[in-house]
Amino acid sequence: MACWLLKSEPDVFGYPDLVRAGREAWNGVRNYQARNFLREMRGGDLCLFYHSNARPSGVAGVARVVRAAYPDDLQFDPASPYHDPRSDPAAPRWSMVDVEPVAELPRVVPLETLRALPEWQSSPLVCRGTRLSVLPVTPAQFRAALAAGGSDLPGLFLNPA
DNA sequence: GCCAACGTTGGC
DNA sequence: GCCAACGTTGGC
Repeated sequence: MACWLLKSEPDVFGYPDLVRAGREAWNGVRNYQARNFLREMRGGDLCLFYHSNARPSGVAGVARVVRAAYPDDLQFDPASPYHDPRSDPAAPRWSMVDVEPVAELPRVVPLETLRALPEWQSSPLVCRGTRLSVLPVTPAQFRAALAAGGSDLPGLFLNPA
């Protein structure tokens, strides 16, 4: 099982929205590197749900992938801001996955806190200028983030490093 | 294939 | 709201 981080602006779609929805298609990703990560996701993978453009920005909860990558329908919707007229329906350019909520963290883990964790030093998230909205995280990073957020999720989610 | 212009992301 | 960083576009 792999671990990931998904960014979303809480003003648009925050972790509480995912809880309310119960399940959501993670669509609208229009960056090739992020798309490639989406395509690597498998059912059961866990994701840190990161609030960007927030006060403070940080990890708000945990989500689980419940459906692996399939074509993002918005790319073929002319009314959508995510419409991509150059995408070929026979070979869709953009993908999405479905995710469901697992648990909200008792405390949001701000970016500043992540930066201070030894496990996160190597993550693209803490590098300035990184705009990736989907990125892999290591099990150690995942556990460290949960611990910083006061989560008591059973450790059986993840094998010790 | 280069590269300048432009748009977007996202922290602050 | 500012602006640095970066990806994409399109002229040549």
